Amino acid sequence: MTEEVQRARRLPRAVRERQILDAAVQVFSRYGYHTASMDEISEVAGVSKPMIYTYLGSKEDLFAKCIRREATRLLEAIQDGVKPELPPDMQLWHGLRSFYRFVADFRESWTVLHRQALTVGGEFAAEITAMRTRAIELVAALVVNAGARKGLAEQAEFSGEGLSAALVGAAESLADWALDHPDVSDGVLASWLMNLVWLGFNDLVEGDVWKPTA
Amino acid sequence: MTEEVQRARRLPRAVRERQILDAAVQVFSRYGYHTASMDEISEVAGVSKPMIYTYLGSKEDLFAKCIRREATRLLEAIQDGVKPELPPDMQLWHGLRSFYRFVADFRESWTVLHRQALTVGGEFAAEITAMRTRAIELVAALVVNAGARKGLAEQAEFSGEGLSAALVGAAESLADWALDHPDVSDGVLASWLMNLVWLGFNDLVEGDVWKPTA
Amino acid sequence: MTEEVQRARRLPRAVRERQILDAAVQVFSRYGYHTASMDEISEVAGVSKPMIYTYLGSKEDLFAKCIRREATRLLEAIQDGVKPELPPDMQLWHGLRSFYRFVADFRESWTVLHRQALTVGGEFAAEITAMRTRAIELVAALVVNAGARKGLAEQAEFSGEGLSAALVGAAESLADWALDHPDVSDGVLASWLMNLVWLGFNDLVEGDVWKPTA
Amino acid sequence: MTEEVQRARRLPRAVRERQILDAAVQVFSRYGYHTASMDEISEVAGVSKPMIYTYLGSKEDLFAKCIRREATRLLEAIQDGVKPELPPDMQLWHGLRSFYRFVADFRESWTVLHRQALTVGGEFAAEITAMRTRAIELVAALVVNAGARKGLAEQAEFSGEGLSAALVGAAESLADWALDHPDVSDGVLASWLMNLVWLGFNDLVEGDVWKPTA
DNA sequence: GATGAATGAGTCTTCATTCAT
DNA sequence: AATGAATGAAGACTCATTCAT
Repeated sequence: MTEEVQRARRLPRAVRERQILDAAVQVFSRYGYHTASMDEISEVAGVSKPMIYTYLGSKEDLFAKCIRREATRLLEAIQDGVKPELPPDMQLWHGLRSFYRFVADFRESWTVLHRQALTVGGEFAAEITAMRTRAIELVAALVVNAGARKGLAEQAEFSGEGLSAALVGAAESLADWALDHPDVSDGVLASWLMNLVWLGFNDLVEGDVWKPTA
Repeated sequence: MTEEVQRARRLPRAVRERQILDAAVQVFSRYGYHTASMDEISEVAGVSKPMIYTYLGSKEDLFAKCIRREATRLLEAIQDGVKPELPPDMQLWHGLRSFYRFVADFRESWTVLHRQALTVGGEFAAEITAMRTRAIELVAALVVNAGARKGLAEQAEFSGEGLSAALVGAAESLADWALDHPDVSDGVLASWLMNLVWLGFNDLVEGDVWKPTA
Repeated sequence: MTEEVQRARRLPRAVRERQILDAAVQVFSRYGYHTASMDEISEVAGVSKPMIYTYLGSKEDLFAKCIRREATRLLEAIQDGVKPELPPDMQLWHGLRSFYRFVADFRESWTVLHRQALTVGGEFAAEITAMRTRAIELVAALVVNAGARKGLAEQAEFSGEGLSAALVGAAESLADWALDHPDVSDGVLASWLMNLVWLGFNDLVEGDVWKPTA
Repeated sequence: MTEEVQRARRLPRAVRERQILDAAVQVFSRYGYHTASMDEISEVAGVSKPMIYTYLGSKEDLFAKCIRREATRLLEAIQDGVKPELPPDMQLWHGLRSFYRFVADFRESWTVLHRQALTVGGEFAAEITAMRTRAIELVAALVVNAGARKGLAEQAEFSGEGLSAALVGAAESLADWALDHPDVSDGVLASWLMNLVWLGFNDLVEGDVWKPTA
């Protein structure tokens, strides 16, 4: 037998689980939860269907495990990028860079998280929402809290929760856009968003742009 | 036969089509494209399945027609709200108000457009993207063009297309948030977004808030 | 198209349901609940599988409906045979004759009821037990009550419930035996059982009980 | 390694086989042949699945071996109880007592033999029938032969084989009933059955037969 | 114009069984 | 001797879609 085949046989469980999850993320990201078939996942994984069920459970279980693994990866990637010793705007910028780098490096992970996780409904939506919330808290705490400290919370023109939702939406939407424009670097993407949310259009129009300082 | 039954029978085609589309939007918005069943749509519409196929084609056709009808409605609602004689920021604010009013008034339309249209993939994604593009062009032209006129287009810190995508994402995300907070008026939602994109966090933190002037 | 095919197409629901139940009883009786496949039932019924699910529900539902229909048939057959104006022993004899006639005429019904219903467990066992109980009450009331009236209930040598169970078991077991001996008439079968249990009961009723002597 | 683990490893084949058979009887009796899974049996036995196949063959083989072992046990238990020096009725009574004691002591054995063996069909049915036959011959020979000697075999009202079948059925059915009434002793159960069938046979042997009168 | 009746095709899931170590 | 790893085969169930009336 060739070494190739040797390598693929009788692997320890942990390795197989990773293989399967990798294949599942790939297939789910391409076809979406409903259209994806366990048959295709097993083919891509190079593993028979029963293994999937033995190791990872039902299709829904499998999807949940994909979502959780990729979400954890994403959050860790962002957290690793943030540098707490820097001023708030730079922290935000670094966080965003990490985010866009992750999206570029792991398109499929991002697609599964952003696009496909919504299509199942119910339990997953809740999980995804929780992650979005954690994400926004992680990244936007800097900004929103800054505002809150100044008593903005009382003004109708301001709402931490609402603005957070908007900010996350903006970042995600730009990430999608970036998927079709791979030539734009993560630093630039992060800068655009900074200019939008940090300075606002008004300042932009005045020629006042935000730039990273460190 | 009673008049009740009479009314349900032998209706002109246009009326039947509307009935069916209404039911389809309702069911698609609740369950999503894949989980929705033609059986349920026909039940909700009070029409047998063969009628649906005769009048509106396959499930995919039906979904496409839902998307198109609701997208048209949304765009018209926004366009009706914009007042070209006002200054750019007020135009933007009015456009956003109309948008949020529409989302509140026609939850199902919005849900189908925003959430469910993504789950099908391929052909629909393109169509939806086209509509988002039209939307962003319609609403954000004001801002972007203003910036462009000042030569911002040449700076790496600025990208009309990218920022537009971000802006639309922010507006959509806030719309979703608003679905769970029906007590927040469309005017307030629009103001929040104005403060985010028009002034930026920086000005906000300085206590400088944007307010509608007309 | 031939008339044969004509007859098989577009039948009203009630007719199809009967066809399917007939086929199901046949297949279940031959293979048992677990080994029987919906595919085979649909083939035997001359109907596609979806029809079965549409009309009669899941495999378990289908089986339950078989059991209930056949049980009802059996009980009715027995009830029709009993002649209340006759003395108790003759009533019992006629009831048994009807029972054995039914078993001979509808082997499959009997097989499903007696053999296969036990194999599913849980819900069905209860239902079958209820029917056995009704059966024994129906047929053996004559005998047992006769005994009870004479104060037998107080004796350890007697137990209405236990003896009823034994009697039913005897009748069923003889029915199974009869399936392999179709030449023995229902009248003879009934007589055998009468001689086994009636003479026994008769002595019992007279207060003549058997007791161990060593 | 601990002694505990030591004890579980490298056991002589005979011991392993017994372990497995014990587990199999337990699982088969609880779930029935089809619903029982080899996985569960191997778990209960504390042995890996390949061992089962190596030692005892396929699922069907395993089941057959269960049946045979338990049937042998049952027959031996009954035989041990019978005392050939006593008169026929007492022999019968002792045999029945042994039977009911076995059923009470080894519920699972009895359940597998009586309930589950029927659900497989074909080959097993034959085997079980053979055992029932041996059982009836063993226990009822006394009675039936007594009758046969008196020339009863020629009468339509009598049939050794048929009555035997009925008698076995009665005994089995009462055994099932006894499973739900553990407070009734084996002696009482045996007495009930004696009263049902012995007094009946007794009259039969005396030539006193019941005949329909109308 | 309108529909009850009917199905082909495909999906998830399970289980007995066997390698390779 | 013993087992974790692996799968072929099969079964229940569903759904978009179309006749025949």
